[in-house]
Amino acid sequence: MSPVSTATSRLPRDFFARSSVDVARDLLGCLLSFGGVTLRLTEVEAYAGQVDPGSHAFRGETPRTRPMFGPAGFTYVYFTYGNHWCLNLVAGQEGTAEAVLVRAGEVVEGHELVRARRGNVAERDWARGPGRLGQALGMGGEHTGRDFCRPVLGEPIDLVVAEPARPVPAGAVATGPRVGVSGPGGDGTAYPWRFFLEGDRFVSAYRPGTVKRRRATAPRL
DNA sequence: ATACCGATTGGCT
DNA sequence: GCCAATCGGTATC
Repeated sequence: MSPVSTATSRLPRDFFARSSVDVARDLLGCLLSFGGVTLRLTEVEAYAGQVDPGSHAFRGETPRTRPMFGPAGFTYVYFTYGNHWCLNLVAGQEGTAEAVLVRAGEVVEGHELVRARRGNVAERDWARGPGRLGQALGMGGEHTGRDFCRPVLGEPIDLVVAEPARPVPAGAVATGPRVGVSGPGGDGTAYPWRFFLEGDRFVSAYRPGTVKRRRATAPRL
C-alpha cells in the first residue's frame, strides 16, 4: 500500500480561513480527492481578491466570482478559453475573496478514470496544468460554490482535501511568479505567489503572462 | 445587443 | 517558439 493513500484527515475550514498565500504553501503535498480520483498537489497559486490585480475578484463581485466572496472552504470553478474548467479553493476571511488556484498534481488514485478522461497522453501530463487537472477530475460548472469542509450534512460532498501521510520538507517548496497572469500592474512577477514542489515532474511549465495590448480606437460600426 | 478577452492547451514551424 | 481554437463572462454602447 502506498503511503500517500493512507492519509485521510480532512483539512478543516480553519485551515482555509488563513491568508491565501499561507494556504497555498501548505497545500503542497496534500491529497485532493474528487469523484474517485486522488491527486497529490504539486503546484498551486494564491490570489488575494480585491487588492490583487491578477485576481478574478479584483473588479468586485459578479455572478461568476460569487463563491470567492463567501467563506473559506468552498470551491470556485471557472471556465476559460472556451474549453477549460479550473478549480480554486476559497481561502481567507469571508468577503476578502481570496482563493488558491489548483494548478497541478500527480494522480495517485483513480488511474483508470483519468486515463479515460485524458485520453492517450503521457501520465505526466494527466493533471499538469489547471485545465488538464480540471479535466482529470471531471470538474464542471456545476461544481462551483460547493462546500468541501462540511462533514456530512446535506448534499453529498465528493471533494476532500487531506493532509499527506508525510508532510513535504520546507526546503522542497519553491516559489515564483504566477503563470499567465497579465495586465498592467497585474503581471505575475508582481507577486511571487506560485508555489510548487522543487524538481517534481508533475509541475507545469512556466509561461509568462502576455503584455496587454491596447486597441487604438473602437470600431463602432 | 455587441465587442473584447482570458489564472490554457495542443498542434505545428 | 509561435499561434489558433473556442465560448462564457464582463464591460460597454
